[in-house]
Amino acid sequence: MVNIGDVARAAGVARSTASYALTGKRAVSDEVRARVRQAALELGYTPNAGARALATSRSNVIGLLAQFLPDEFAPAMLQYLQGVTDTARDLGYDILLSSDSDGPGALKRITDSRMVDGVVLLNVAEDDDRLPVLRAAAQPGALVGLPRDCTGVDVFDLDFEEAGRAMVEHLARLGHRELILVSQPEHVVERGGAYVWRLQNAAVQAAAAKGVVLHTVFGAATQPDIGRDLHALLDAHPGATGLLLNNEAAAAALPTVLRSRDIESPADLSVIGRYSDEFARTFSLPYSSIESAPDRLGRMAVRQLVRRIENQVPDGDPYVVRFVHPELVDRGSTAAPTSASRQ
Amino acid sequence: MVNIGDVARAAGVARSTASYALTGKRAVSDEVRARVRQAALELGYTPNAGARALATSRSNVIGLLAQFLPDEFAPAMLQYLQGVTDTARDLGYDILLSSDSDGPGALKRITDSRMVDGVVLLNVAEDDDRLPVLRAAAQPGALVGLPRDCTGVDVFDLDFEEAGRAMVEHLARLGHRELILVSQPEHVVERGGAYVWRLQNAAVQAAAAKGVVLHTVFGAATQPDIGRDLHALLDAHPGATGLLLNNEAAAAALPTVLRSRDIESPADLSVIGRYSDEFARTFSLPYSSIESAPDRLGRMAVRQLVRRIENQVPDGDPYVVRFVHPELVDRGSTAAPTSASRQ
DNA sequence: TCGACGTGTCGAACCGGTTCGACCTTTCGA
DNA sequence: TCGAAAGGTCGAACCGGTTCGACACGTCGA
Repeated sequence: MVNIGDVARAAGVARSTASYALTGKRAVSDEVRARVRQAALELGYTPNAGARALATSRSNVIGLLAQFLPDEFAPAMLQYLQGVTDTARDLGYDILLSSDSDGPGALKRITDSRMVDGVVLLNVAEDDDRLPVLRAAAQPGALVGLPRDCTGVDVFDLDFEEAGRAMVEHLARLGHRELILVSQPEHVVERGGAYVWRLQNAAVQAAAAKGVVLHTVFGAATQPDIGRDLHALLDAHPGATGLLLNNEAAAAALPTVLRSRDIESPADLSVIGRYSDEFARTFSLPYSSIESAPDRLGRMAVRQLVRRIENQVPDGDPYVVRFVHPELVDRGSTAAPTSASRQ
Repeated sequence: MVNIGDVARAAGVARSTASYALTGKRAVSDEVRARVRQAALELGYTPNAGARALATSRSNVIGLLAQFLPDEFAPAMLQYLQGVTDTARDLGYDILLSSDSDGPGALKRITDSRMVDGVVLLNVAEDDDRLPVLRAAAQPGALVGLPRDCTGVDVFDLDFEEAGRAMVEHLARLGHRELILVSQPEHVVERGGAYVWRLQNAAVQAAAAKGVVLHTVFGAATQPDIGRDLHALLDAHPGATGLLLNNEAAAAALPTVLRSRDIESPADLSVIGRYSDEFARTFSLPYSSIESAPDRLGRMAVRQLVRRIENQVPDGDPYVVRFVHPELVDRGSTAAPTSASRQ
């Protein structure tokens, strides 16, 4: 394998000069630079990543800690991955992907061994056990998901409170007086998915403020079950004219459920979900929804992480906790309730 | 950061001895080994990955080259990723994930810089432009997907020929005489997805041999379109009593289409798909299917790759081209055609 | 009693980059 | 005309591991 010594020899200069010519970290005469570049090209020289990492203590790799949970919806996860990998590549970084079920262990391994310059954590739980490890690490970290304690890390998440409020207020404004909110299953909450509560609590508050009845319920995350749950719900609350979904499986199952009950949306029932536009297209979902923007969150996390790695943080540089504003994508599934609604 | 010199000093031995004590590559007295281990533990020593890679020319990292194509179904892709990452971790390797749209460029970069010990290529096309780069690389590679030329690499794929035959013969055996096969869209084929042809050709041949009429058609890969395609198909071939799906979007859309046409499966129409069981569960699909086993293919590729990296290939060690036998998962969506079928 | 051998340890070299200080020209201003 | 400054190049050291050959010591057989 050709190394920088070979290049230097071919160009008739010292190794250090070849290095300076290629990295541009010191001034080099135009003539020498041209000779070195030419030699590197002809010999097909590529710097050895390990050697460079050793010398510079920089690997140009970002660690990505994901968890492929069975009740995590695949399309959303893939969008996170795509946002992260694409952005990293644009900024000159590669991605080391870990889906190890032992999150803290994997994180400790890759940071202590200096394989990565920084880390992005996905699926961050309220009391995530990877956080202590991350804080003890030498590298910076960016999170997607809001933990209880945000010190020492940059945090990005959808504004679930605002999402909950927006959903309720949108339907209240149209004149709805009885709504149902279907959340993720309870075990997601127990695992630390506080965002379920954040959305639900805000929705409950907004409903109270507007004088709207809101039934809340946890739905299943898997397919045959959630369909049954939806049927049971619609049976239990015949007066409800609006349905709010913070549960991707429920959104995917709803068209079938509504058709079999002969319910039309929005004529008989107004529906608002919370999922990504990509998700809506994949499943051909006709419901208006709060955009959850997984790719955008991944992109933001990587951007900030790289800024921190390269010390471009504006002086003072407090750690950020940034919420993405929930955008309502109107797909025409909401309308004012009619007297004929849901008889 | 604590390095092996610190550990050696704390244990009162030479650096080389500390290295031997920790790696076990030479005999060391029990007493010294214990002292070194103790020191390493107390100091919280973790070897520097870059330094180790430089010294051993081994990174313990496997490159994973995926392409997140818009018409690639997310659940299947995620299953590949999971199979690959889990298996790699079990065998002591980390995963460097690239979803770069410039596949050959990314591959060249990570192999030439010696960031990886080997590479897994997903979505391999018939004339994949990453293959020349891979063959020129110093590291071994394993493919998921069958290219025209398999020299120099290990190849794993579903046996699509057998899958096509099995689908047709299964329905022929039940007495069906007119079938429809819905394949992936034509641009998937043009991109090099030869597996579409492999399945279709085998199906056509099997149909001819059994004296069965087989209509073949390319369907869309996105949701509103494929539904329309399916309706058009069923209109065009009122005599068909069996439907074969080599198109995941079609499988996802079919329940809605059948319900709206009041067609029952298998009473009015027998259906066989080709997708993973995981996929079937996610979408709650009630159709029997040929298991496409993405996680298993990912696992096989990594296993063989690691064997090659570690030179455990059985002597002789020809490169392998291994096809996974298609298993038919019976979900009860096929039956003998009745006289009432599809009037 | 001596030499051969095996075991355990050490020092030094090496992997392939980067970076620091020194040195040599050349240029420019005083 | 001289000295300082600027520009360009070089050699050597360093990053943190691994690995090779040498060597000291104890054991065993002849």
